Amino acid sequence: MAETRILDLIERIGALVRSGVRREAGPHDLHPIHIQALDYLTRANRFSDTPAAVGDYLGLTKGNVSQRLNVLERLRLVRKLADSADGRVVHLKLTNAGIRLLQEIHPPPSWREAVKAMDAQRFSDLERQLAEVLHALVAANDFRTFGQCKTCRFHQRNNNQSFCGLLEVDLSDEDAKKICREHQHCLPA
Amino acid sequence: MAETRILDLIERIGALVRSGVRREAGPHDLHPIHIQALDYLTRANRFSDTPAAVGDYLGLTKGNVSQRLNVLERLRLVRKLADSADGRVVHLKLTNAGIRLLQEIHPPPSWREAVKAMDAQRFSDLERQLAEVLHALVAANDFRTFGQCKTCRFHQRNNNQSFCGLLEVDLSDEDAKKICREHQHCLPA
DNA sequence: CGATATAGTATCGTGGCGATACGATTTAGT
DNA sequence: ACTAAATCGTATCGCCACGATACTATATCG
Repeated sequence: MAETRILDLIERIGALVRSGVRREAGPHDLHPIHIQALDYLTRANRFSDTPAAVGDYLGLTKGNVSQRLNVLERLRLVRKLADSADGRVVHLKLTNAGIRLLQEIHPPPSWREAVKAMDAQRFSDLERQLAEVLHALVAANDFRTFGQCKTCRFHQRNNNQSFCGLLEVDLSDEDAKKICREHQHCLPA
Repeated sequence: MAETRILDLIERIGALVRSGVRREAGPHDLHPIHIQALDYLTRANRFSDTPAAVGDYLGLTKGNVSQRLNVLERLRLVRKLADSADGRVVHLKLTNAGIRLLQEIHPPPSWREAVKAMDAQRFSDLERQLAEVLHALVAANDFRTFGQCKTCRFHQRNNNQSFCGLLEVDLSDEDAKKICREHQHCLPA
């Protein structure tokens, strides 16, 4: 019983945030999904800034994601860059306009203030517990974790240089702080 | 920064649950919103089982809610009952089919198991904190709280009888445990 | 009784979303 | 090397959620 109550709370908060985003979306009437995609892209590392990764993260089909990205590209909020090594993949970068827009409207300003007024002490607890819930759900559904590189089982660090043992490439400190679609937790359970 | 991370976690979990509902929706392809409406109605007391209350709870316009309910009624998952006192209002009751459907698919079975496997000890903490977040957002946006009667500032209890001081009516124990659209927290801040 | 507010419905246009089919590139398998 | 299969992305289609607007009916207040 308690577990469904938690999922319900999460669903309801999510729904209200979404409707808030819709109301405060501003001039271009972007839907919540577009905002979430933009937000994800600011936090995805260079292996994870692709349409497929966006779809995995948000639980959308690739066809749908492709359409959403078309919208964002048409509005000049993201740019598509071809991958130099693999001709199939496309990298997505926010334009300055995209970054600015995201800062203005996500999350809806009034909500940001409301949450900010709460007891800051508890945030880390709450964040950790939510992450735990997410992880449990992800594990049960073969979804991807999308954690930071530095918490990944493939992450190595040699003389101040981060290294991904899965893809076998060096990582900038900046990349290691972003989230990765290949992320796997340390303990394989 | 931390506050946006929490909202993001909530949004993401919500999105994944929603896409899970969509995938496991079964024969009738009900959208997540329908399931949420059904779930809400099982928990709403007799003042809160109306189209308007559903809209408030889920952050939808009344026109939209009206359409969703038409779908649910056509599928014989809810029944509409006229209010005896106020000719404008309609009460919504789940049919047996509706109750059965909800038990089967909400939340998606695989998710239920995943969450159940987690540390049960922490659930109450998490639930309370999420409720706190929700309350903060609600307070900042003039939304409704939708809490249980027994936690409401209008709730009174005289010789084992619950009483609503706002609507000035007696409440069955059952009603007092359900959630109410008129709910207000005890401390007016 | 009229004026205003509230509950709900009907109708319309937009566009998110999944499903399907497809093209292009890469990788595996012999 | 050549083919087969897998992967990434796009294009097109149909469904229907969703908000906006306009409308009806009942309630409440003066």
